[in-house]
Amino acid sequence: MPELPEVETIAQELQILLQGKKIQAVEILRESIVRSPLTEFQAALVGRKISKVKRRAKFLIFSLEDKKHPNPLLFLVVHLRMTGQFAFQTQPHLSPSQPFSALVYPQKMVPKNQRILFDFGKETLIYYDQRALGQMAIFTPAHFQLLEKKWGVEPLGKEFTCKRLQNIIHKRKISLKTLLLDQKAIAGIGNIYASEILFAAGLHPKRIASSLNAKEAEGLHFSLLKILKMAIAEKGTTFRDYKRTRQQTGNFQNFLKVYGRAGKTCFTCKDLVQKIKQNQRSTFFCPQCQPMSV
DNA sequence: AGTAGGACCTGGTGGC
DNA sequence: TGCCACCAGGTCCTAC
Repeated sequence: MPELPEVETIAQELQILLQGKKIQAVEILRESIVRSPLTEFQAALVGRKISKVKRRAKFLIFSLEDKKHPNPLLFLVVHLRMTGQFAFQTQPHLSPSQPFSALVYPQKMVPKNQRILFDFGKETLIYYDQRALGQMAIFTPAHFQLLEKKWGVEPLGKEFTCKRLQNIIHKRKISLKTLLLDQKAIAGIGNIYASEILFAAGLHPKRIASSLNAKEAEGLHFSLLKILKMAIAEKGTTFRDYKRTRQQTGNFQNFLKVYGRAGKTCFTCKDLVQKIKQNQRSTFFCPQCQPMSV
C-alpha cells in the first residue's frame, strides 16, 4: 500500500501528534512484526520521548531520546509494507493490572488487525496491519547509518538531479518500470506511482532504461518529481487500505490516469488503458500516449 | 546482471 | 451459501 507520498503524509502527521511525548508502555500483539529482540524493543521504547518523526525511502523513522541514558538517541524504524497503518486516538492507557487492549476496548472488542500498541498515558498510537507483513526495529545511530547506505537516492532530496537520474539509468538494461521499483536505485516509488510517472512522461513501461536519450531522461525526471509532489499535496492515494493517522483517506486516487483503469479510455487520447504483468506485478499504461518506439 | 518463483500474511472478489 | 482460485499499494531470498 504505502509508497513515498503516503509514508511522507503519515510522517508529517505523526510528527505533529507525537513530538515531545513520552512512551509509557508498549504492547506487542504480533511478535513477528518486531525484528529486534522483544525485551530490547520494549526497553528501548518505554520511558523515551519521541523527539522527531520523519520519512526516508518508504520507512518511518522515529527519533527516541533519553538524555540520562547511556544511549541518549535511538531510532524506531518502521516499514508498513502492504497494509500497515498508524491510528492515533485520545483514549486511555495501559494499566499494569489489565491488558492494554482490554482497557481501550472494554468488551474485549479488540479490533481486527491490531498489532502493536503504544501508550502515551492519555493517548494511544495503534499499529494496524491486516497482512502483518510490516516490520519495525530499534537502531542505534551507528547501525542506522549502515542501514541507510543500502537505500537508493531520495527523489525529493536536492541530490536527485537530472544528471543523477541519467547516471542511474544509463547502465541499466532493465525496463523503466522495473527500475522505478528498484529501491536500491531510487527510493520510495511503488507500483501505483511507477505507472503514473511513466504515463506522465509518455514513456512505455517496457522501454529499456539505458535506451533513453537525454531529452527523455529529462522528461522522466520532471514527471517523477511532479507526480510525487502532487501526490504528497493530495495526502497520498487511497486505493484500498491506506488510511491516515485519524483514519482519513488520501485524495490522489482522483488524479490517477492509468493505475487501476485497465480497459477504460485514456483521458488524453481515448485509446484504451492496458494492463500487463512485469515481474509478476501489474503495470498500467496507454499504448497511444506511451509508444514503444521514439 | 537480470528475472522467475516462492515466502512472508490476510482478506476481498468473482466464478461455479 | 460454500468452496476455490486469484488478486492486492512491498521486499527478501534462492535458483537459474
